[in-house]
Amino acid sequence: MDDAMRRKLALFPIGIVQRLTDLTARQIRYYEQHALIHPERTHGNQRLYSFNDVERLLEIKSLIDKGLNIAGIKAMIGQPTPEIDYTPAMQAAAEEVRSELTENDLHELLMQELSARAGQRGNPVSMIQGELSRFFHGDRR
DNA sequence: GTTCTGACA
DNA sequence: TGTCAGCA
Repeated sequence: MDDAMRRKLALFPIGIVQRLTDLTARQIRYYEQHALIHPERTHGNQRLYSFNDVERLLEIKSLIDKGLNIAGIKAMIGQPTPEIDYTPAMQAAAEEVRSELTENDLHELLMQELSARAGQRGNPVSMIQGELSRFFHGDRR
């Protein structure tokens, strides 16, 4: 599978995303209510986020810090957000990854993500590194 | 133990 | 937004 596909795989429960973005579960769910993100759901109705979702949340976070409200964010990045074109193959791939996702594997995945998108568009690597640093070191929670 | 929805200071 | 309840 290609990189674009890999970034769409629903892999992380809200707890992981919480640490990855430094946002509270409350905020993450709130942004979903306002259609800023659309995570997948497990059979048990639990949310599963993809790398794309995490990136989007980081963008949302930066805009919130700049003082924008939900409406302002929608105007900026809040496209209709169609997506959801999961193929059976992708779902299988996602389940495969999740079943063997350990903290270290996650670290590797994130590092790949980091280098894969180094210096790309409006997502300064420096910012992402800050998030990763927070995740893999002390001040969690 | 973790996540989910609904509700309220 | 935080937090607590009552489930799954």
